[in-house]
Amino acid sequence: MSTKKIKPPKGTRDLYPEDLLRQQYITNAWRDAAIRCGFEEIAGPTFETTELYAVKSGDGILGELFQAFSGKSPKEVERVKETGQAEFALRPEFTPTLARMYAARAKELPQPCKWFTAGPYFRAERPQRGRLREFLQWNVDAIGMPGEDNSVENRARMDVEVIECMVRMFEDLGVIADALAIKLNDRNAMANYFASLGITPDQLEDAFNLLDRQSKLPADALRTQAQDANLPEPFIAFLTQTDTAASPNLDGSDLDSVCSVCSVVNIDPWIARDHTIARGLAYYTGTVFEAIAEGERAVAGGGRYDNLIELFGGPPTPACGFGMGDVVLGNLLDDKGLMPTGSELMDAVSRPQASIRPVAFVVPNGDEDNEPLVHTLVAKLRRGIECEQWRSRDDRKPWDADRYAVAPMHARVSYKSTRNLKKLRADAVNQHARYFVEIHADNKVELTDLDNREPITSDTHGSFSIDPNAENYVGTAIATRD
RNA sequence: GUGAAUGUAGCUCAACCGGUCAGAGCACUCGGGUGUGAUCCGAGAGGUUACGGGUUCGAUCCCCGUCGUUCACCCCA
Repeated sequence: MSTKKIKPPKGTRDLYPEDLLRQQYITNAWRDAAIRCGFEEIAGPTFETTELYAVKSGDGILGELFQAFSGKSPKEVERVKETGQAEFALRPEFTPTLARMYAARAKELPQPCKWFTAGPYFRAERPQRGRLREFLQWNVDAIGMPGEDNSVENRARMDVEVIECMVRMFEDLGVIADALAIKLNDRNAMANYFASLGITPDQLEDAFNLLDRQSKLPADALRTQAQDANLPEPFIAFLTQTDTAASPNLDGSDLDSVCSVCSVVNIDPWIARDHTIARGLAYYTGTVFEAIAEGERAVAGGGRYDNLIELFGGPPTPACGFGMGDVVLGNLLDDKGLMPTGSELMDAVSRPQASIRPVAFVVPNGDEDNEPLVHTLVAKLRRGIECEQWRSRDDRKPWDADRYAVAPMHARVSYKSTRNLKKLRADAVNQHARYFVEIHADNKVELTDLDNREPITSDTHGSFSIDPNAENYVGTAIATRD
């Protein structure tokens, strides 16, 4: 009998107890943030028919599939030998599965449909820093629009829903806005700008590809590639300029709306417009974004893909989402000293996760002026309030048990356009929320326990406040009831 | 798929120009000491220097090949 050592396949990881805890620390943060932000977890198969990836994927993806077949029938084996194509492939990404799953039930699903998933993916690439052949990825997507209304406001709102979820996750892990930027761009706006530089619609894909590589390639290489693709001189001049001040003016695009919604949920310090963000994929249609930390490849990337669901046989449905891998995020946490070890790691992983059941359901009382306050408050509830004592400590760590005065919680809003409080309350009950939070004038908040349908009052003030610094802050009231 | 670097004990690394160079620290085992599981002392175990060829009187060191790892390119779903 041979005693030859069998090694793990290239680009895979053997996770011993502490390694697995480190990975769970990350996946717990993913789940926690997504749940708090009102996304529901789904899962799909880890292998799919190869056909699924042929629908939309570029040439790049097909060459990097791990293929699979049963080998049961000689005919099948023969076909694989002949065509080099097996019937199945280990999934290299989630989006086709998501589109397939959504399309299959599109008619019965809510609008918008907010889903997340975390699991293993496989790509037959040469491993390098931040990139393995098997890795975990977190996908967060918002499919469809409130009231099926694809307006600029709703697009911005849903874009920010997914971006906010990412930020809440970073915050929880102790990543700060100084260390990581979420760079935003808008493909439509860029396409318009490119048109003004003489780019024709059929040159757009080449133009975006070169834009994507702008920061990686020297100017002369960009020039030759652009010339090879027969792109117009004004575009080449734009591409090869070193003066970033001469960036295109994208004011008036959807980005304005996206940025203003970001301010409402207090994630604007993380956001930076960057007209060089393109994303390689052809299917992005509007907003695109990447989370960039210095010294790492993109930590996350995503954007709006408004005609992909249709491509997979569903009704035309706008959608937006992002993916984040565990490898680069792990590198980032290690580099920044944000990964606990030993007992601290064990404690952190042992902590209970966010309530799957919505805890707070926040609505305006019918006054239009209060509506932005809804989103600001929901963001605060999802973010949690760190206690002063922890903040003032020099050796504070994000996983400290005493970090939060008010722990981050699962908070939702209604996507119904009605201002009828009865209907909003019905929506809250329908979503199985625990507490109903009505925002009234002067930052006052009324709170109802939906389990026993009884109003809750503050002993000291009667009503509650949306102000986290107030002693009758509604978040404190909810957090201390359990 | 392309290019580069690298491979010495379980881990992190030494070994000047090819000539007592196969070593140290940590970890491990045994023992001593000690008023906690910390610190200290002694001993031990552990390597076909990734593998296979070649050059040489002699190779961890030079050359070729294979394999592995890492980094970058391609690509980024």
